[in-house]
Amino acid sequence: MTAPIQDFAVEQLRKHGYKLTQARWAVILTLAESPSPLAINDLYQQARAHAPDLGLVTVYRTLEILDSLKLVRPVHLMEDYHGYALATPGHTHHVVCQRCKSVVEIEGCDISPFLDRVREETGFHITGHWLELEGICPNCRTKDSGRAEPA
Amino acid sequence: MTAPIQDFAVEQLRKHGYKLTQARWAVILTLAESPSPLAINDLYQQARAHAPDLGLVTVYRTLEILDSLKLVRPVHLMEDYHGYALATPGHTHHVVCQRCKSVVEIEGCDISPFLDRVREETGFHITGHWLELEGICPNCRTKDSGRAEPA
DNA sequence: ACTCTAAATGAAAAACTTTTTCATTTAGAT
DNA sequence: ATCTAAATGAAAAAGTTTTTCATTTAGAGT
Repeated sequence: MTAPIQDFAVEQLRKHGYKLTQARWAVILTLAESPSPLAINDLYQQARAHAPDLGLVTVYRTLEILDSLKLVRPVHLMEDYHGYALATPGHTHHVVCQRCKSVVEIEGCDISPFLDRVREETGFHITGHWLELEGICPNCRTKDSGRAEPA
Repeated sequence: MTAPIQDFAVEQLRKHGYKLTQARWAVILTLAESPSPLAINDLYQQARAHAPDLGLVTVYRTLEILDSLKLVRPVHLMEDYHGYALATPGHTHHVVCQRCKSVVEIEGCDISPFLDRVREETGFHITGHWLELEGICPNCRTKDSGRAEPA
C-alpha cells in the first residue's frame, strides 16, 4: 500500500518551510477525503468539520500554497463546475464522473501522435497541455439510474 | 477562401432568433479580430472601440449567448489567464502561444489510444474531454528573443 | 516542559466581479 | 413610417477574492 496522498502533501509543506497548522491540515484532509473536486466554498464548509473556526480566508491562502507547490490542481468541467483536487506530483490528469462528480487521477498520458500532427499543421512547438476527461464512473454505470449524488 | 468566422457567428445568432445589435456586433468583431483569447474585461475595453457606449453588462450577456450557441469557447491556460476565443462549431481545441498568447484553433483530434487506456484502467466510460495545448508559435520562435506582446 | 518569535490565523473592511432590476432605446417585422 | 418585443446601459445588489491588522499558534531553542 502506498502512502496516503495527504502525507505527501504534508511532507512537501514542511519541506518548504510552511508550518503544519490545524487549519491547513483540515483543508488537506478534506481534499484528500473528497471523492470529487471541491469548489472553494464547499471545501470551506466541509473543512470546518475538522477545524470549526476555520476562516474562509485561510482556505484561500492554503490553496494558494498548495497550488504553488503543485499539490492541488484546479479541475474544470465542461459545464460549469470548477473545483480543486489533490494531485500527486508530475504530469497527471483527472477523469471526472458526469453523474456523481467523483474524480480519478490518471498518471501519464501519451497523446504524442496527436501532438505531432498539431506541430506539423500549426508550426507551434508544443510545450505543455492540459487535458480533462469526463465520463461515467463504473459505479454510476452499474447502478444505472440509481442515486449517487455527492455532498 | 472560407467565410470569416464572424459571419458564421452572426448567421447563427440570427438563426436562433437573436437580433444583431451594434453591441453584439462589436463583441463578435472584437473576438474575431483578436489573435489571443480575451478576458472579459479586455474584451469590454477593446469592444468599446467599435461601440463606444457599450456596457460591461452587455458583454456578459453576449458572451452568455455566444457560449450557449457554442460560438465562443473559454480558454484556460496553465498559468493564470482565462479568456474567451471564437470557435467554429464541432469538436475543436486551441493551442495558445506561451509568449504572445496568440491562439490557433485545431480541428479534430485523435487521442483514442489514450482514451482506451483510461477506459481500461479506470472503468470509466469516457464521454468527453477538454484539451488545451500550450506552446511557442512559429512567429515567436523565429524572432527568438524578439518582441511580440499582444494588446 | 517552558519561552519566544516569526509565521499563520480569523474578523472586518476593501476591492473586485458578476447578476439583477428597471426605465429607455433599438432592430427589424409589418 | 409604425410598432413591439427584445436588447440596452446605469445603478444597485449580490457574490467572490484580497488586504489589513490585532491575536493566536507551531515549533525551534533552551
